[in-house]
Amino acid sequence: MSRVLTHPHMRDVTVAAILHALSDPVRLGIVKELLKVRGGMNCTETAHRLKLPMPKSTCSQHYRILRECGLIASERRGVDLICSVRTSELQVRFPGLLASILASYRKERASRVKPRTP
Amino acid sequence: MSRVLTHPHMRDVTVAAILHALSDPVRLGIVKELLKVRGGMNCTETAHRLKLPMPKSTCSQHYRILRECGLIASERRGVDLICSVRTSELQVRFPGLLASILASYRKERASRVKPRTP
DNA sequence: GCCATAGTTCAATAATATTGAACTATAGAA
DNA sequence: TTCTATAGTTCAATATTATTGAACTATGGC
Repeated sequence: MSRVLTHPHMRDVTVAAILHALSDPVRLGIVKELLKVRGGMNCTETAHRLKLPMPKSTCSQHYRILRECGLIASERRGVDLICSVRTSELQVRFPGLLASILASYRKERASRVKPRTP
Repeated sequence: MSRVLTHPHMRDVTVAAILHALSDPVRLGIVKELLKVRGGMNCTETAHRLKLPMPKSTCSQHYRILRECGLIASERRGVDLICSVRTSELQVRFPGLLASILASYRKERASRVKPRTP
């Protein structure tokens, strides 16, 4: 029998857990990757795209943390678990938070990646 | 001889370190308390106001983390170390990030603290 | 000099995170 | 229905990170 995939209700989602989740580069990468596609993506696909240099157990734990903190939802489709960011729900619970964090990460990256001297 | 109190240059400040720092309730409390006063506050005063239930060594480590991630600056005035949030510098480096995080924490708190039934 | 206050450092311990191995879940083929 | 393959989870061992008491440094006043 299939266990039900549970996700926290948005009223139980905390800022601390979200910040903690997104302070890890791997989890940030996963969230950014999930946001790129419409309709979600399975874990293996995400891991493959990001070339995550870690075993699937670690990867699974990162997904668990993202799920438990309320950032992503996982839905089973056949053999796959399709994950997606709970964007609109998060926007209601904490308006602008995710966008602001992602914007700051983009700004940081832009300041880090300098054009090479020719 | 006095060691120089060093703080990271803003160009070296990372989003990950800031999120990690602010995902801890004690450090969040410190930052919020520091923002309440103009001109900064020393560590003991902050700890006293927050009634931090921890030894000063732990408190000192939290301040170190806040300093090293670029969130606060410490300046010696006599026997005290006066701490303050690097608000304007942070606003230049990551516009809106701190404000957005604090706003979300406020919203979370508002949703948690319900009026009692009479 | 001595004493008091403010904070840091360090090494031991406590708590979290990572991982390999064994497991469950689903689908399709034999 | 059993066998095989793919996708992911769980668990217990290990590695990393956080907390803390004790000893330390720093500054100012007596």
